[in-house]
Amino acid sequence: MSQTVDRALSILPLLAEGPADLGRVADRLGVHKSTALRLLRTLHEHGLVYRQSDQRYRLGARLISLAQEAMENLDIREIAHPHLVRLNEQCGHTVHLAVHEEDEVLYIDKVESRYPVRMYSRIGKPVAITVAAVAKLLLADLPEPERRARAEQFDYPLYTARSTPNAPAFLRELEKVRDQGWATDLGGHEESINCVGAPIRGADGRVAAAMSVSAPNVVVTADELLTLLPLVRRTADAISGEYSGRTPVTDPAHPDHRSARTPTKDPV
Amino acid sequence: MSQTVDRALSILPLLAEGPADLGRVADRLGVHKSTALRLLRTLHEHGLVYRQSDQRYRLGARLISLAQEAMENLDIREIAHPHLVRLNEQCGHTVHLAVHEEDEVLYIDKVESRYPVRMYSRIGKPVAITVAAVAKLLLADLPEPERRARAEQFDYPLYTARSTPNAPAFLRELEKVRDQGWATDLGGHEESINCVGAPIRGADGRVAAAMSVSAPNVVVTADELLTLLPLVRRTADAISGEYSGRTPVTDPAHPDHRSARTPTKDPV
DNA sequence: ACGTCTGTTGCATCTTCTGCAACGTTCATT
DNA sequence: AATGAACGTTGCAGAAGATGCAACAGACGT
Repeated sequence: MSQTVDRALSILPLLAEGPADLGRVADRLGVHKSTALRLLRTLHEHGLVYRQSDQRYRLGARLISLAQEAMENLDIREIAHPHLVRLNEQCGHTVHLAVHEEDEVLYIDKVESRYPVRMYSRIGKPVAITVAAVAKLLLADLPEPERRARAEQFDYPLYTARSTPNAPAFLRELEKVRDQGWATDLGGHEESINCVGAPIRGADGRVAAAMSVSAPNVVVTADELLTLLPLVRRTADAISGEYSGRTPVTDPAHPDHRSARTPTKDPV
Repeated sequence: MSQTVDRALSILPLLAEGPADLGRVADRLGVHKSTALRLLRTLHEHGLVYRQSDQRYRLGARLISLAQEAMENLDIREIAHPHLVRLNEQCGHTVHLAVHEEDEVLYIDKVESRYPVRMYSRIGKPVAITVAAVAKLLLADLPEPERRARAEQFDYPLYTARSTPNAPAFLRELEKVRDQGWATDLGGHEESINCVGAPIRGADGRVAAAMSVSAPNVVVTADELLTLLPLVRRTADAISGEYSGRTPVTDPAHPDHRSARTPTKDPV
């Protein structure tokens, strides 16, 4: 809507690919160098972009701290965290929490597996939207026309032989997930990794987040993982209850559950 | 430098305080509602801002994934991580890695304590710049005039009785840190928490990052923590060596050490 | 010492952003 | 049920600010 801002913001994903110099940025934006310079300077003043010693630009630290604050504003995260930890204590596997926003699904919390062999993942990373259990859960809740629209604009990369191959298959899978109230990813992303997930619902009954337990084949088989399903669902339901119930949030700052984790003020 | 972009970017820290509606944003920016609307729309298109169901705006998920990518581009982080883990295995305490950028010092990696009593901190959170051991290490390396300039524009919040009280004291402390090549924070931020840190240097000999070990009083006394100093310094030096040495980075994508942690492609 | 490459500045032009005022909705009030 | 307020949204004319150009400066390698 605003050309200047639009151009400036386009620089960010560009730099996310790696550091770039002025000329490169100008080229990619399709503008004159002097224009790119001014945009970069503005981004720099706000700390979103950093100029490293070789003069090239890369994403700045302010971006990281902003993202940090963004996550701390997510109520679901605060509420869910202790439940995720407890679940991890019970089963020992990696536990993820994810939300859906625009056309991304991303992990917003994670409790590491206590087994030596762990899967790789990172908070903030967008998930493989066509195969991940949490993605299926979140998309399955969308109204039918939107679900269809989304499904059709996705790519369907074949990570493994068991990846969802195309839109019709994906829509069928969503239908199934919607009916049964839980989802799996059995080697659809990484051959050797399986997940079981369940939805977390808000007060309006819509799916607000999704959680999953993941474990590599070498630790437990898919069948063994599936025996955890009741536990996962109970946990998800517990979070749903707390999230949709009278959330004890005194709005602007949430001193209650925040102080629960950090006894004094603004923690290190 | 560019007014429009400047205004748009000012919205981000504003929303970091918590969700806000259009009127509020316009007020805080000092512009007309329609102007604010256009800016927000542009931010929205880029996913940096999200519109929640009550129509209020908050920071968007794209911000989180961008920050993620920003961190993954930091070579020091990749290199340091295994060393941090090893140090944690040896001493059991919380290990932090921090860098300095513009006027912030922030944690970019962390390995959790293996003791039940843990300190609270989070990757991406700016540190208390006047007291944290890592902050002292990073600032101590700046050229004298800049150090002085920075020191004078800081606030000196008295977190505890042992917090650095003012600029002269801080400058003296930096001098000391610079000479001895390591730093501490003994209850300067949280009464009961102590830290010991050491600098990580790049090929040019300048301090590129800093690491520290933190532990609460109830686990080990300050004196006991100080006995870890040689270990911490050895670790920092090992990282320095690897970082300043011939870093095996085939630039654009870093397939080498990335693939070391994730056997196949783009992990979950 | 020369040439090339990259970043930087000042300026005139014109695109694009801004604020206004009017409209459409939604929600609370009477 | 009707009225009013508050908020978000749109089109438009004027004005302010962004753009590209061309010329300069500085670094680097030859």
